[in-house]
Formats: sequence, C-alpha cells, structure tokens
Amino acid sequence: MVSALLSIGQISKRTGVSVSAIRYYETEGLVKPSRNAGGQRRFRRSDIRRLSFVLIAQQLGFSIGQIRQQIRTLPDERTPTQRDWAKISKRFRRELDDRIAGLTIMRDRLDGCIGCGCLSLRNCALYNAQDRASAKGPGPRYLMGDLPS
Amino acid sequence: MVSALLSIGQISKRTGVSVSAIRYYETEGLVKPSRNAGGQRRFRRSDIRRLSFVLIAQQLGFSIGQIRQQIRTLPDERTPTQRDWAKISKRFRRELDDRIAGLTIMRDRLDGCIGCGCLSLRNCALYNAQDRASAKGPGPRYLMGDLPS
DNA sequence: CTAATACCTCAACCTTACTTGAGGTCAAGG
DNA sequence: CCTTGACCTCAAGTAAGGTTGAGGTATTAG
Repeated sequence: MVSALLSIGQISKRTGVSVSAIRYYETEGLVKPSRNAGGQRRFRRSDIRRLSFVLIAQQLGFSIGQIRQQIRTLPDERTPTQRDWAKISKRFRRELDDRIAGLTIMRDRLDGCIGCGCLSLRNCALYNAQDRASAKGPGPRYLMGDLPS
Repeated sequence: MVSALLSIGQISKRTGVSVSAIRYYETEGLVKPSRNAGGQRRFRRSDIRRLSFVLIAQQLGFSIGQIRQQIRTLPDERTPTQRDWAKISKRFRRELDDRIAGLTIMRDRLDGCIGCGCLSLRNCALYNAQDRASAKGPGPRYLMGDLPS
C-alpha cells in the first residue's frame, strides 16, 4: 500500500541516496524521520526534497556541518515552502559567488607566475595568497621557493 | 654552518609545512630527500619550491594523488627549471578554468531555481546536474524533490 | 665531553563521510 | 502461519591527510 509516509527504502530509491547514508544523515541531524509502531523510520514526502538538497549541496562542496547550518533554518513542524527553500538557495548562491571569485583570483595569480616564469620570487603574487606562511614562525616565508640570492 | 643541503627542520621553517607533513609527503612520493651518514633527511633548496607548490595546489583543492601526477613530471636528477614549473602551472590553470566554469554553471542553475521558486520540479535545471540520479535504479529521479502531483 | 636539541622509525590516533557486517526484528505475500 | 525481504542497532572498517607519542639516535653549542 502507498501511504503518505515513506519507508527508508522508498526514500532511498526516490533520491538515489543509499539507505546507510540516510541513516547517517539522521545521526547528523539532516533529516528527522518519525517512527512507526515497530520502530521503523517513516519519512515525509518533503524529506525527498531535503535529501536532494543535501546531495546537491555536497556536490557544490559544502560539508555536512555547513549543510546542517542551512537546513536547520527550515521549519520542523510544517512542510517547508518554496520561500523557505529560496532563502537557503540565496545563501548558497552567495557562497558560490565567493568561491568563484576566489578561484578566479588564484587562477589569475597563477597566470602572473607563468608570465614571469618564476613561481618563486619575493614578489610572486601567490606569495600573499596564504596567511599561514607569514602567520607562524619567525620571519617571512617565500612561498613559491628560494629567495633570490 | 649553512650547507647547500637543508635539514627537515630548516625546510619546515622555510615553507611553513610541518615536519610531520613533510615526512608524510615523502612516503607519498612528493619529495625525495637524500640522507646523510646519520640517516637524517637532507633536502635541496629546490625542494622548497616543490613543497610550496604542494601547499598552493592543496589550497586550490587538488588531492595528493593529483599533485603527485603533476610533480612527477619534474626531473629527479637536475634542479627543475622555470620551464618545468611553467608546464605544470599551465595544466593547473586549465583545471582551474574548468572548475570555475563548472561552479558558474551550478550557480546559474541555482539562480534559475530561485527564479522559478521551485527547487523541485521535473524541469529544474539542477535535475540534470547529476548522473547518479538517472544512472542507477529504475526510472527517473526528480532530484530536488517530489513530482508535481 | 656532555647536555640539549633535532632527528629517526613505527604504530596509533584524529576527522569526515560514509559502508559493511553481525545479530536480531518487522511486515507483507501466499 | 510462515517465509522472505526490508528494517533495526551497534561496532568496526575505509580513505585521505595528516598529528601525536614512544623509544631511540645524531648533531651541535658550550
């Protein structure tokens, strides 16, 4: 019989997320299925959307923790609306914009380094790309190699 | 005394890479230091550049395996030239271009989904973003949620 | 020459994101 | 009613990319 609620196997088939992964996501607070009398998980249809969102967000490179941060802004009591989802998507969009910008900067710096043929000098644009080099230990580090001697 | 060769501690300070990480990178074949009479590692100055490259490549999101693929095109016997490094950088540039393009596509798809307010329908642009959904199991999956009913 | 560092190896542990297996229960069809 | 397949929990294993600690040796400053 097809009920309003879905078993873990059914939701696995609908989303492409493995049964074990869905259980794991429950321990991580990404879905909160109810239980039937026998203790088996019962998911709402809107959980399909939740899990699909998790899948996409992971593809975009977000960690479980980051996804949880976003997804917990969804209402627990009612089925999330389009508006609820749109808010989350907008936040992700901003994140993606930042990541694209960051990668573009790195690419252009790499270009500069190819241009100067050095990848190593004091003024290499990649030099300032990392806090770590200057942040720890005494004196400056020359990220892509030797000091000109 | 300052010799032509560097100890692991010296190279750690110069690159900002921890001693334990450098040893790990050796087991992974990213650096191949020689040993002195007492069995201690001795690095060439060009290894600073190698390790710095590893650092940058990791920041760009490349795995150790991918980095090894690139870095092993460097000559073992002689100190790598600017040209050697430039070849590698060009390959990385292409990778970065691809990743930027991919992210941009995803971002635009996400935009489309915000625009249509759905994040769920059959024709959602994100739907086709994943092989996995259609690749396994019978019938199509509707990635961002329920079928319109 | 000796003490203090720095270095060595090897094994075990950490995090993330899961999967796998053991041992047992639940639910649906015949 | 009984069998089969889906489900349950809990513990352990996996891969990546390291870190940490134990127990021991090298090197270097004084």
